[in-house]
Amino acid sequence: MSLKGIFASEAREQGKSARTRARLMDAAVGVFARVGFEAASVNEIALAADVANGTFYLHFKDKDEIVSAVAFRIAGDITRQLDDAMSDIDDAIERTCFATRQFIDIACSEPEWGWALFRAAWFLPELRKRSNEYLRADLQRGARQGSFTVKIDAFLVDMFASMVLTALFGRLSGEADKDAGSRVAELQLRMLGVPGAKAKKTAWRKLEPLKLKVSTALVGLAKASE
Amino acid sequence: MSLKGIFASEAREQGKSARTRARLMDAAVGVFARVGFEAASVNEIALAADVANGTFYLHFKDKDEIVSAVAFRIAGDITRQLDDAMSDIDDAIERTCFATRQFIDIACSEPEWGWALFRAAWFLPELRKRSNEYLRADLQRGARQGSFTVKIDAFLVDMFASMVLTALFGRLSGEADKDAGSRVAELQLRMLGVPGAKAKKTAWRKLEPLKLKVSTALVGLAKASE
Amino acid sequence: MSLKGIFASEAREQGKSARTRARLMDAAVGVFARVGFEAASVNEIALAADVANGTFYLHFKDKDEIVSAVAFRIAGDITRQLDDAMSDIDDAIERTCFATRQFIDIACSEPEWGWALFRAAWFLPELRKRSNEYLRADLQRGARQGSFTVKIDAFLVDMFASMVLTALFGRLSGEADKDAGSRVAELQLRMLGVPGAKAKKTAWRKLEPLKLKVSTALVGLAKASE
Amino acid sequence: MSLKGIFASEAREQGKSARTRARLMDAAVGVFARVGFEAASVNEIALAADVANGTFYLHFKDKDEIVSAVAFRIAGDITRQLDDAMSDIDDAIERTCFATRQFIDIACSEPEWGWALFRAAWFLPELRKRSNEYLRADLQRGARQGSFTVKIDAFLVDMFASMVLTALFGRLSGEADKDAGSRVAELQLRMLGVPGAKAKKTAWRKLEPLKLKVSTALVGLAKASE
DNA sequence: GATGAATGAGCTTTCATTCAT
DNA sequence: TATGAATGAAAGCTCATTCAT
Repeated sequence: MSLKGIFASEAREQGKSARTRARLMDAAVGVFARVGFEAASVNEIALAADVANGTFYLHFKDKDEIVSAVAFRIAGDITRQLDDAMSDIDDAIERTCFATRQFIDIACSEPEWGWALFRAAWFLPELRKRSNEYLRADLQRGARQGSFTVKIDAFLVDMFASMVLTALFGRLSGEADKDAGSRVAELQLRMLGVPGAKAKKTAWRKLEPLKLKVSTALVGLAKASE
Repeated sequence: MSLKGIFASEAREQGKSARTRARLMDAAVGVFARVGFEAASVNEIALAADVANGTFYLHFKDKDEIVSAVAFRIAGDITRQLDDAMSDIDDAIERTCFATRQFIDIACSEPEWGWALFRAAWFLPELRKRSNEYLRADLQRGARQGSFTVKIDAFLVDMFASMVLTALFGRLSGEADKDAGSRVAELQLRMLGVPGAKAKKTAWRKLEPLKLKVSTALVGLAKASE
Repeated sequence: MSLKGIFASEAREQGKSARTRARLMDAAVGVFARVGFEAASVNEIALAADVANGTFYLHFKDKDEIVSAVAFRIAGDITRQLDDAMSDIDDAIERTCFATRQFIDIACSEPEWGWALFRAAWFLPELRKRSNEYLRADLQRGARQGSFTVKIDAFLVDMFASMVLTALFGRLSGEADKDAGSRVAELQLRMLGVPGAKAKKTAWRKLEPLKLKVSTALVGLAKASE
Repeated sequence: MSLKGIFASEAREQGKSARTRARLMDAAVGVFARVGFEAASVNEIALAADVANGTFYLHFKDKDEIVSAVAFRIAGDITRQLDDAMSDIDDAIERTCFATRQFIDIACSEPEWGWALFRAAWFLPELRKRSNEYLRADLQRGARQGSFTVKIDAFLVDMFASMVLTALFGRLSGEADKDAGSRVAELQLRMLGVPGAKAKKTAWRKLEPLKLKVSTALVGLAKASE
């Protein structure tokens, strides 16, 4: 099943207002993916959502607000799903590998979301900051477990995150193939000080692909973050 | 000496037209650095260059063209300078380290150029592609010399480049300190398979800072690429 | 007792519809006073009245209609009250003095009403016309009594009215002090031909302040005038 | 000769920019007179001036700016002309009479200007303030000369000004006839304490009508006041 | 080459009004 | 009656681009 209009479909059972808001967010994802945040116009989003332009402002204060809403919503959904899936993994090497690979896979499973997310990462410092906290937790866990031999700080986390995003970009743009997740995960482990053999083994182990699931639970959160 | 207006100063001995073009490019660098490419307006650039807005179009077809011209020019200058400075270094480990560290230092020595370059990297795929060729050459040299144990291809080069840019961003935004160059170089070497001790030693060795020198040689090239 | 919401409180014993209408009018007075008629938005009025914006149109055909309703209502209430209070005064000099001074006092006692009234005077020619009829009656009485030596016609009445409004404006804006009523009354009497000494004596005599009382009697009238 | 487009005609010998600016101001006067300042739209002004809407913003920052420019320009022109014409009149009674009557005549000779001025008086406190200074000077002169027996202060000046404006309104709206100037002047003199006979004689004396003359000298002044 | 006024499409945003519920 | 989401026209303003001088 395609995820096109997923916000709308999950809002089907909610009020009319929620449905329109969802339609706008769905439309916005598409527009953002296509032209980026800066070039996206409110009119275009409204048109894509098949509502009058004035309607947009009933649901969002301005363009920035829908950018935030969409980006935090997507990031939140993916993060939460990953977090759930990793709850029973203790080893930091496994965790970072898993997170990197699955994140890329999920984000690529719905390319528009992937693009929106990629663009948001550079556009919304707050989003990057928040996402990095998850990464940092696992990286520090690895340091505690003695697996990683480099200093874990904001700089390292940024470096780690940029590698993930670059791999995501490669996948989305078609330059990189399906291996991208494993390749970047292996490179990350090496960078962190994991021996090459171990890095390779962990990074290339077969992985059950996750299916992006979207919840309504984070709507409030997304709203709060605007 | 400050580099403000360096295009103009080097064009002093050329024709009036070349000088005006140079003034526009100098002005554009400043505007791009301040507000980014999308938000930069032609009027603002012309104003900053102290020429009439109509004059802009005598020298550049449209806004995109000056973006390219400026970005390729800056990237070209830095690349060429680095290339020159590295001409007598044979060892790939030394070369990659040197290039990463000096690139960051140079780009930060003139923050406006640094920002313009950083932004251009995401804006102009062609620029990224061209710059990556230089990186690839050294990485492949390392593979041939047996120093690097990972596969060198476009994906790896992208990863390598994204680390450099992320470090540059950290420096420009003030989040990272002066060590950024050494830190990222060390991480890169580890990633490439260089043993940790060796990586650390090479990446942190004291380095003579380069002074950004700008040439007119690439103007034609920049034009050709538009 | 504050007059805030006075329309609503007097409508308490009427039907629900009448109460909602009253709430809207109360809210409108506040909004008009704050931002003027043109800048007042229906949404803002409805919000202030705590009803849905659609509800507005069940009670008023459009924005102009509530402007009229409010203005005529306020003007009518004040006029009627003044009329009552003056029913036993025969002398025209006393009457005009009394009316001018008390009108200003009353309108200032509830500044929001005062502002709304002031603005309405320029906005609704019909309102001015109707109010002027009261003034004219007293001015003609003065002519009959031989107190005023100028010709009483529309022009003179307009002049007389504009002086009252200007004094009201001064009071509301804080530029004029409590004496404004007496001062303008004295000037008016001089203008009408009353000897200076007599004018001064009458205009400055101590006056029992009136308390604004609002009735529902004019609602129908207000409606009719729309 | 009609004064339609007088800004434009006087700018005929200036640069293109000045001519366009003049065209916009001419157009604005007409629009303001017709619908008032608030309801006037920039598009409508531009359309009336037969220029593109974007052109408007080359000459005025926003709507407020052209309102100021037009109002101060008109007020300045009339004031200066009156001032010149009155330079050899010493007697305050004569001066106030002359100013009131001629002001009304001039403002009515070009009704659009008159309306714009009338509306501006309520819209631009600064304009009122500045104009009142002229009135005050003559009123104080009258007090010094022993002609006026009332206290001259801001309140009195406001009252005086409101009478002039009300008379102007009467003339412009067609409610008052040609006598309006004399009538209001007579009323003003009475109000100020001038004996009725003297007031009548002065106010109704035959007067050579002034022809509105527009100068370019005040353009700078108008600009400065924006 | 250089100027800078002019253009007009297109953007964000507001708001009176309608209408399905 | 009441609701409140939706509408769409119209406002203010920006800006890449053109063109007469």
